[in-house]
Amino acid sequence: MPETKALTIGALAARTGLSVSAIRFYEEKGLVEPFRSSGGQRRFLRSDIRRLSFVLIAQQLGLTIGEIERQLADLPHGRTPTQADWTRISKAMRKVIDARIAELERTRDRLDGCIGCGCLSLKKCQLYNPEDRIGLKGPGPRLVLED
Amino acid sequence: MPETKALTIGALAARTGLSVSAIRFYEEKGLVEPFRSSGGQRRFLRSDIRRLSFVLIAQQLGLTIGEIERQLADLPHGRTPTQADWTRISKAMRKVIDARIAELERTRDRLDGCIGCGCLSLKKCQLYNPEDRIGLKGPGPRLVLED
DNA sequence: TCTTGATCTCAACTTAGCTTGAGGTTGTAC
DNA sequence: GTACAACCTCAAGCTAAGTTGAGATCAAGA
Repeated sequence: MPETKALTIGALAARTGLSVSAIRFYEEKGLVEPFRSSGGQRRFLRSDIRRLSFVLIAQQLGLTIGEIERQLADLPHGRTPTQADWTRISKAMRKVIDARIAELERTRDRLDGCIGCGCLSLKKCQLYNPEDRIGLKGPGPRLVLED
Repeated sequence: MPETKALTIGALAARTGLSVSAIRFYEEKGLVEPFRSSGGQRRFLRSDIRRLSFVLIAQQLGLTIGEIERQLADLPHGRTPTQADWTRISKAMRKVIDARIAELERTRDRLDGCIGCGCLSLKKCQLYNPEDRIGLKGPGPRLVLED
């Protein structure tokens, strides 16, 4: 049964479109856990193709590696994820998307209120909301759009 | 007329909620162009409060400094931006938001097609679209959501 | 005048998400 | 049995958007 054979990192890269270095990086971050050949080279399961596909999809949604890792944490390495696994994750991602869309729509509505008024003054403009920026983690302004 | 007096960097920081270091950074990036006091300290125009307010708003929309700089490039330093200036920029920003929302809705629709099917295989899944990632600028996967 | 807070410059550090390079080993095809 | 691509580790570099710190100078009130 050739379809159960392990994949080299290069083969996995070819299958996913990721670079070899990115896959190694993801291993470091705990997204995949390859075993090793007798000579020390990485060997991946076929189910890792799916794991990494998920990583790519989740990145398109703007999830950070850490957030993706948390989603994948419950997915067992070594067994092909079940349909229920993906359903659970897909639903979680849908919530993320919905929230992000809602946030953008709110911004758009506020912007509409500003078009033509030229009010961009700190006192009056609803778009500029200093409270939004207070208590942001880390250095400097962060994209509110990112979660 | 006290309202025409120039602002120190600290005063501008207080008015905008930005840090002093961020304002210096923005100057370096060309977003503001303060003149200097006889002793070499920065002096800002009152219109710079608006410029920086705009920077904050645009950042909430996810624009990079470079993109913001391009928007502001046409706005003269030294004269208070007109209502027409802001209207033009506001409309441009609305397009950005609309595009971003549309992109997310597309992703959501594709995700809906996947919920329950557990199909995350490279061959079949509509969510995973390798072509989307080809030719992305810079190193590694980028958020498709960002522009 | 003196002192003190605000400012100055310049360099180094931060986080995320990787890439690139150096120098060395593995595995496989001929 | 040897060549050579693919793999290994580890360190350093990259971009964005700033922050932090050192050491020096400016400005303004008492």
